[in-house]
Amino acid sequence: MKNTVSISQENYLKVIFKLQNEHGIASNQSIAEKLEATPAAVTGMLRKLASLEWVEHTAYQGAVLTAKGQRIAISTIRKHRLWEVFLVDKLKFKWDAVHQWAEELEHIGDADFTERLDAFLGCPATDPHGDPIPDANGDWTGNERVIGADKLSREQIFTVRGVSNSASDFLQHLDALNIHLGKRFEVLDHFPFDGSWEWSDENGESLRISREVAGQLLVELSKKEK
Amino acid sequence: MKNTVSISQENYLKVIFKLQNEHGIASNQSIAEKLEATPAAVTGMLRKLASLEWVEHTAYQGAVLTAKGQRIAISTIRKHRLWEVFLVDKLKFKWDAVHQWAEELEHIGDADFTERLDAFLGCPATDPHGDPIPDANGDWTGNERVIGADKLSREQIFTVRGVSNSASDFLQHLDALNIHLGKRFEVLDHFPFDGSWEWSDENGESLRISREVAGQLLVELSKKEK
DNA sequence: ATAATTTTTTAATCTCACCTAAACAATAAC
DNA sequence: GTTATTGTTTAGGTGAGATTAAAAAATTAT
Repeated sequence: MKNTVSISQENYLKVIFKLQNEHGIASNQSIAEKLEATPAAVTGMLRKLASLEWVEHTAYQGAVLTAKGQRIAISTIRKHRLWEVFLVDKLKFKWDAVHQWAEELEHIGDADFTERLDAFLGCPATDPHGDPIPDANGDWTGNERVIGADKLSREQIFTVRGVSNSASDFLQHLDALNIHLGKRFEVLDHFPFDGSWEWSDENGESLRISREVAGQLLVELSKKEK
Repeated sequence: MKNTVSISQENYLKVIFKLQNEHGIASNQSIAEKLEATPAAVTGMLRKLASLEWVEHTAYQGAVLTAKGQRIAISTIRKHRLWEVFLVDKLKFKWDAVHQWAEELEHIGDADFTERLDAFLGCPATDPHGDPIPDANGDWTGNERVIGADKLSREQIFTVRGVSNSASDFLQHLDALNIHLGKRFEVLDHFPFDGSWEWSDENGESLRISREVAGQLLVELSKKEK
């Protein structure tokens, strides 16, 4: 008997997964916000997910995924991120335009389908925003060398590896600044007054970065250049 | 105000489109069969589609698409067939395994998305079963030179161009016979007793084809070879 | 500790798309 | 031209997933 997951259920599991990774537990309200539903709707769905043994729900506390629920959530995230790679690499969408379509595509396909998609895309390690793609077993290669760009200090050389915010306006702003994944910079200066930065790119062009931008950029430190 | 189409509605429009092309009008019952629903469900949905002005529904008669409804139906068919090409060409699915996934994928993407997919696939003219893919304007290049393989006569040389039945068991049988789109044959003989045929392929290998197979194969006549 | 506020749950309804069973048309048979 | 058959519609109901509004529990403030 094949336990089938509805689209709505998959969305709940995905959101609970992300929330519990941030806060240990997913509160009713935080789930409701992310899904743009009412708390009452969340209570009802949590009841159902609990009966399916995909979450453990403690009344008035919140929800935590079971091992089964986590498997489903990770698989959905894997599909989402693979489709994002498809949309950017193959269909030439800009990176700020892929989320809405990936939200729909992530519900399509079984394990075989997903592995074919993965192979076709060349088994990418990250999606277009730098987020790691879980492998077929649900394991992550969480890149521990990646830190927030607001944690840098002068003269450090680093490579942009991801964003912690994939909202369109932020991504478009990065495009305007000509900042993209894989680009290397050096920290020239930091200004505590407003938290802004001065960086230089590989051509020696310098640019100013606001606190807001640095705070949502994920970077990897490089060895000093000779 | 964006008139949004539900998945269920798209499926109805697609089925009505195909039925009305065969019989001029789509009867309640024929729609119900194709969608594996009850006639009562069809009545209800036709009412809604009529109120949206996508079909014209005459009680006890049947349904016919309006121009708007036809546009939606053709767009859905276009997406379905493009996704089938993707699944076979890119994800390496066999041609008998793509329908179920395409049924889900066909509901995803807007006009821009579809044109990107089309471009990525190289603007294919037909899907993996030989069915023509409507262009972005909804126009078909209905291949009038294609006829049923049961209409052939002795010594004619022809190329397999499509199938009029995409059921898995039929497609797998064709694979077993090593018959695929684009392959050329010559009619050696026809046996009225059971309606079967003897053909030869380009290597001179002869093979026997049942009435059932010939009746569902679409072929294009070639000029006689010198 | 009690009051005020926030969060969660319950209760009652809504919409969508489906179902079954019965009533009603249209078609075909005699 | 009644009668039988087939096809369609109505009527009433179900289940999933949502809603609003009110009740209950938890948290925070005084």
